[in-house]
Amino acid sequence: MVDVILQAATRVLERESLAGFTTNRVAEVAGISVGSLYQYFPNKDALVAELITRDQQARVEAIELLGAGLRGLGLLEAIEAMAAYAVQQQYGKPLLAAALDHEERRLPVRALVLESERRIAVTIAAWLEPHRAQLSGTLPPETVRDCLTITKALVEADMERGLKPSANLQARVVRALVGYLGIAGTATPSAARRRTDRAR
Amino acid sequence: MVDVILQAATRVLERESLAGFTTNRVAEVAGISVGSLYQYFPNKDALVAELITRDQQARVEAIELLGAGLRGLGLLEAIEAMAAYAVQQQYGKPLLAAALDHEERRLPVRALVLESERRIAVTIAAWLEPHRAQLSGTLPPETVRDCLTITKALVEADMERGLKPSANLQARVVRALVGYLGIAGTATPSAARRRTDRAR
DNA sequence: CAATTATGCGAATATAAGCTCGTATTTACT
DNA sequence: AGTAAATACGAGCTTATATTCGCATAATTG
Repeated sequence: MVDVILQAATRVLERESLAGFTTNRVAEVAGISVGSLYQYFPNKDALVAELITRDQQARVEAIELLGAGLRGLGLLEAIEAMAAYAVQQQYGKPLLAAALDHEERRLPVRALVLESERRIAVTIAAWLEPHRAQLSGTLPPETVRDCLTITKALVEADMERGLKPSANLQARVVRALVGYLGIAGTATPSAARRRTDRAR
Repeated sequence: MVDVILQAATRVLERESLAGFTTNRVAEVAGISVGSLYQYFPNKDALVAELITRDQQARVEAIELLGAGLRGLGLLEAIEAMAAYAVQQQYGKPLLAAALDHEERRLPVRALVLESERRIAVTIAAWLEPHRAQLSGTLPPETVRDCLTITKALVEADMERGLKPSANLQARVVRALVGYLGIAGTATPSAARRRTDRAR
């Protein structure tokens, strides 16, 4: 039952954002009554908090999985893979992502969100470590967090300009990350790939 | 009277964010009655829309002014100045900025906002033009917009971690911008400044 | 000064949304 | 089957907030 409610809540948020997100509507979409909803969640905020919790969990797991899959790749290929993942991820459910993002600031889930972010940062830092030699020598301690911030912001800004990602969005994200990380010897990612291709 | 109302609205948003932003509260803070408020604004949305309009105008003017002041400076100094401005600007009224940002998506002010962003982009592009030689040769057309997005995101993310900006926030913004723009020959901004200082 | 218009007022109204609670239905157990 | 406990229901209560409207006060005009 809890799952049915959460799925309905997710669907409502996806389709109508926070504006249409009412307990009655969620119950309706779930095919149950409001009373039943309140049997499983003490109030609306608790429902949203649970959505956030599960969303964070899923995100952490997805990134840890992605991190594992990246181990074999070179620095640049991996960054491109992460950029691609970020683009595809955010464009999937734009209203849902925006709504949860907003509610995270209002509800008492700060600790949970910070912990998720920490785990994601650790995962990425661990993956970045072996490539240290190729990075700028003077990276600030906030490096990973900044990279995540930049990626998210570029994708979100692009989303506001249309339903589908711009053709060059991924390339621009890569450019921003490569630039921030101070990766030497790669004027542009595409130039680097051309070089690689020729060498094969 | 309109000004009194708008000032009160601004103050309420600054202090209590959208949650406490009610027409009655605005009237109370303005020292007038709700009835008078509705004599000058057909509804709440119109009031918010007007706030957004004026905010955008002020921002455009501030940036155009800043752009003019930057003309003499070198590329790196100017970027540092803009980063400093962005930090100081956003930290000024965090709740207000966040609230307006949110409402811009809901209200019919898209055209206005896009026009403001366009003018800002033009201003910065014009200023960047003379330094073209020092930039990466393969900049995407969205370059300026991306730089603004990145700057805003880094500052906003930092704001969530405390009331005052991190000591190295400005440096990190500069790093991100310099990296994205592919500015050659500057390992880090501080290193560049040290070099400059010695040369004098 | 009177008359008319404009401006200001705030209690009252309309609406929407979260939530409750008495009743109905299903499930579990003997 | 009979009974009790658990679950589900949804009409209606409560509260919050945008908005109205009839009246009061001030400004303007002739």
